[in-house]
Amino acid sequence: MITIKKKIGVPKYKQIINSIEDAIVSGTLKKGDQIPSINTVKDNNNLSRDTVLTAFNELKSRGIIHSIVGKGYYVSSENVNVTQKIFLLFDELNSFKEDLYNAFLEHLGENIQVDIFFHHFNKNIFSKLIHDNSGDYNYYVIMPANLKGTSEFIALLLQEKVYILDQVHDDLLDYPSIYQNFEKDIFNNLTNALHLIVRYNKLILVFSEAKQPEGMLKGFELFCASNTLNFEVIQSLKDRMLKKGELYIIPDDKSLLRIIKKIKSEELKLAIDIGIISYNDTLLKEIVEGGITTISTDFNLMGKRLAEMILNKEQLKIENPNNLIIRNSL
Amino acid sequence: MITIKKKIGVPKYKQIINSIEDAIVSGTLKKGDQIPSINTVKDNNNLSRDTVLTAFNELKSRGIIHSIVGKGYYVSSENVNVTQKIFLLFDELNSFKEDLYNAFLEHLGENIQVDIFFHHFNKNIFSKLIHDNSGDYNYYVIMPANLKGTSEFIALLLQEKVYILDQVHDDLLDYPSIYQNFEKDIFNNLTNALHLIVRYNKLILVFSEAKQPEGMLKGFELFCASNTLNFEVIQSLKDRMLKKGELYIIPDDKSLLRIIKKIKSEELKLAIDIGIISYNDTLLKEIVEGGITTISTDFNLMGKRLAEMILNKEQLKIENPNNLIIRNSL
DNA sequence: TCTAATTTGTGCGTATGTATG
DNA sequence: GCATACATACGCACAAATTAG
Repeated sequence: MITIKKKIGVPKYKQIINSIEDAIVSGTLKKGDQIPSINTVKDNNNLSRDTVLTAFNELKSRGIIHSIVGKGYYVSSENVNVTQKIFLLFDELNSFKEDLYNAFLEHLGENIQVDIFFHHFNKNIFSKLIHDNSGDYNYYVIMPANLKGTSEFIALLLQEKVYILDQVHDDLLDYPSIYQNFEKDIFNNLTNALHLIVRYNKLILVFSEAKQPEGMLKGFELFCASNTLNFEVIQSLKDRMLKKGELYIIPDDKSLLRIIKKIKSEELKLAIDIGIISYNDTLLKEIVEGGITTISTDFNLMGKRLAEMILNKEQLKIENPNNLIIRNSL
Repeated sequence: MITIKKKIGVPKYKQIINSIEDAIVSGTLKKGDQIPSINTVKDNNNLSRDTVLTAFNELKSRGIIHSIVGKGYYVSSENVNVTQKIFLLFDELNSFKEDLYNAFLEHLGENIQVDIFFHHFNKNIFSKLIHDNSGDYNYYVIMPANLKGTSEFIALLLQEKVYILDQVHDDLLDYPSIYQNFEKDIFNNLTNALHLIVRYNKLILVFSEAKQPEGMLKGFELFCASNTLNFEVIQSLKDRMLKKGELYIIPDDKSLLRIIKKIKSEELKLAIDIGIISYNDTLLKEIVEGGITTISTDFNLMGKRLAEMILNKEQLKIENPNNLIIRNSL
């Protein structure tokens, strides 16, 4: 029941405390149960008697166990109140994370601490963060984004503590996850809007290989091919000349701002001369220019389900729903 | 393992650091390994205890080793490249932080790791985060927001490592800071827009005591009093009936969305029937409803100056500029 | 009742990190 | 760089209470 690892840098007495807390949380120990005696623990783990005593004393002062002289130690409360810690590794800080993070926190409830880190699409940083924080958290929620080959780092963590978020690459299929099916989502939602899309001559996807997922590109190309539509993929809107009849699909908000300013300065008409579909819905898109049509996953739901999955210790693979919201930009 | 050469021109404590870094790079030391104690190193190399301590402290603040009182020092990271670590404590995650954080990172340059934490306006969480991370970072950047009485916790940290961001309460005046002068800013910028404001009958500030700074309220009331303007302070726009001739000053974006939807559903005209000034500028406000007038500090500049102040080891108190951007909502 | 074994409780010593002058 | 006081971690020895035989 009690396992002590040497050379781990965690004090032995704390390892004893953690072992007993875990046993209580998992139900192995229940209220009234006698726990192994100081000498038993000492002998089984080659510890000093005092080390075990220190641990038991702390548990006693916290009201979790009590002692009877000459008899032994007994569990007096199952209310361990261990503050769980969750390691949350995002790609970068942007406004889409706001809803996701807040929904996650809200549904986790009290006594759970969530620490956020960002890998900035940098594999070295990713590796370092996993490495440095390995073993320090109860759960690891990881958004690899389009960083590939991360499984070798994630393998350092205990399998049952890891959850993958948003993009799941082929080498991460063994982990529970809540993911977007980018290829399917963009294909289906563009198909849902086909009646509006056919009014345009050409579809342009503004796609940054560094930050946007591959599936988005694939789904887009598949949709255009299936419907024999004229299309183009560009990296940036800088120096782009807008032409009447073009429909832009725009995953990032800086490009969205840029194209709307261009449309205005060139006195084009939104949804007549130029169409816009924006990826990832945010608050203000509902009212920008009378409403921007968006294709977006439900980040609130994603955060909520993630919290539920962790609280219920479920190991599922959940596809997060994606919706087309038709507004006036199309 | 640790070798010290005299008369080499390299400070002894740096030689210790280099020796340990080399041992980690070569694989002699791995994560979790215990390194020789201060006394051992001191005795084996005829050094002062302080010299060894200086070296170990630097390694600790760089996150390479950590210490356990009464036990010893342990290797916590094998990544020797990160030269500095910064602890960044925000109030909550929202989109204003995006610019600030990204500008901060960009101007810090490589090899500096920034870890973000959030206190969510909760003093217990604030205290715990400071406590848990005390001594582990080279610099601590703290945004107390409107949490008061935080100085007792911040005092745990080394004075010269602390920077205060955004709101500086009376008990934090000793620390270097980059702050907003909310009272002055809102007063001055409303005064700058006075010629547009006088067209309205009444000014309404949507003010949440929990999240918005006091100075904002004071400055607003002072402005209204100075100009003998009719005004009101409300907590939320829920159940609010809009009346023609009202000017709303709105610090949060959910309320902004709500009022614009109300204006539309009641067929009022923005900037004619109802005016809006929004606090904190974000990308999309430039194009929402033809442009929302904003009063906002320059978060990019705030991040940039913060990075410069830390890199140059300056201990200044800088008031971050605040601008009125007049657009079509006023 | 006595004895031995087991168990909790207490005191003291050593090693280590921390803080201060 | 040195000296000192202090907190924490760990270990050993012994006392006191309980239990089994």
